[in-house]
Amino acid sequence: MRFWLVKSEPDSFSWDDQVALGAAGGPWDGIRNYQARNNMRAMALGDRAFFYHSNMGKEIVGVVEVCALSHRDPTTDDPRWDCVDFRAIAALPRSVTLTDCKSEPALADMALVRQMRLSVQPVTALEWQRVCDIAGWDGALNLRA
DNA sequence: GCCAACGTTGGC
DNA sequence: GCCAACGTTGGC
Repeated sequence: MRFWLVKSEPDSFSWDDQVALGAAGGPWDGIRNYQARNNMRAMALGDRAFFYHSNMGKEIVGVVEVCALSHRDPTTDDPRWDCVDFRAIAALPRSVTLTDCKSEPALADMALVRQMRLSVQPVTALEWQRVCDIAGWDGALNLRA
């Protein structure tokens, strides 16, 4: 089980949009960056990711789960671009802002802080736990079962 | 809306 | 394979 963070501008695809897709989820398409694509290729079924609202909000608002492995991006004919599918797991009780991450020493090295423009990025287990703690979400504990 | 960071493209 | 020009992301 590995952890990730994905960014979306709520104007184009918001957390509510993700929730509306239900348990079937949907493709995380439109990614046109090699590093982001490679991260998606490295994902396994059941891996979890924070859902981050860029631009408006600038905060982590929910948790999604990989429900389909990397496959061709349906929004382009260009064979270079792949995507995984995500389904919503839970909205965080409290969202965690970019400012929160910058000011929390344990989170200051997150890719979210250090690599501003990467839209699909890895999160360490420690970072994952810390964000869940700040968010007041105990779902992370279930992972150990 | 501005602009810094940085990824991509294309000429050489 | 270098690097200048260009385009995009995303915080502010």
